[in-house]
Amino acid sequence: MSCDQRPLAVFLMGPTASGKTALACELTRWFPLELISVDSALVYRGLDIGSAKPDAATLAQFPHRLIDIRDPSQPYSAAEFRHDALREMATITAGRRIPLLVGGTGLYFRSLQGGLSSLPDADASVRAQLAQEGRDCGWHALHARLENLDPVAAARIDANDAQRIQRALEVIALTGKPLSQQQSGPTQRFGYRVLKLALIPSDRSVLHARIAQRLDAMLAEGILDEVRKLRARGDLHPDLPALRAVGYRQAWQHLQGELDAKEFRDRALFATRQLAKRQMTWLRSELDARVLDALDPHHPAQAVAALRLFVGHRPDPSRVNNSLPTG
RNA sequence: GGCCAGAUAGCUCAGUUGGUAGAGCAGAGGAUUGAAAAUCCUCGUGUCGGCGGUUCGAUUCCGUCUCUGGCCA
Repeated sequence: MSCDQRPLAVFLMGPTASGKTALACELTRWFPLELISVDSALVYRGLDIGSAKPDAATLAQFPHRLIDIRDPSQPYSAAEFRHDALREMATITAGRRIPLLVGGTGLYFRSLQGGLSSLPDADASVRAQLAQEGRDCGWHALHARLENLDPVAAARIDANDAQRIQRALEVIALTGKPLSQQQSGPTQRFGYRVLKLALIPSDRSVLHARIAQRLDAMLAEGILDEVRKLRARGDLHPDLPALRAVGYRQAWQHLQGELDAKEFRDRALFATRQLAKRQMTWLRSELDARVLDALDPHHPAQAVAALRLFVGHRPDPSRVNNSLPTG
């Protein structure tokens, strides 16, 4: 029993190829859940095969919100995700159902729950200007400038981290105030009581094998044709966030003639493993998450049990799926 | 069979005018506030192919053997 009156929400987090989608779909059979995707690549229309987006049949049966909401030419952001996710969560809650947020983008989960300071959105012209200066003068020079304007931020940001130097200078240009002064805002309590599930494979080598298997499946399904279509549009370029995604960046380079077929596969494989590793680094800092071993065949039953306790009532018997133990 | 070039970290290689070696990639750990599947930081002992020889000391020089390329028969 809890006196916490906040509505419920479930987070299902895990690295790529850990089986999040299958588990999320399974859980919807047992509980009054509605799915929200927490994935910075699935938001883009036309990035299907290479992003391991659930297929049309799966999405028809198990609708996911925040998938295919963006054209690849239009960058998405953590702040937009937070806004969109809160809106969807409110809608689901209003319908007396529980949002299940499933995905692998650690920053999106953290921004959603922890909130973001009120900072200006990205400004394309300011960024273009700073990028040009970075190329002309070198990023160390811009880092030195940041040291004058915002020593606190400069101390936190490595002199080689062009992306963060650019953002810090962008915020100063847009607001006239140091980034570090604006980041220390009071964080208000999240509006939902959250159950966090972290789906993590206990054996890294098995994850690596799954990643390789899935990459070969993507190649067979035509990831290159998918990227050819994107290239054929003519308005996309490889610096867009959508096309920097794992697999797409390497496919683009291959079609550009910069990588041969073997290098393309190798580099896509490496990039995917590195992504999984970074995703697990995020998860290790989620100290209040219930960890499930993706390699344990009982993990769905364990997830169901955890949900039961959290939701506080037994699942609707008419929805019981016989393939799972009821304990 | 002869000649030549190689053999050094999981992979591709650099290097040591003789004092037991270091890059890139891979891998591991970490950071992460409007690009986050992004961006960045940290981590390098390995019979320097085997066996002999010269030397105070050999991965380095010499001999020999094995293997891999290439060329000539």
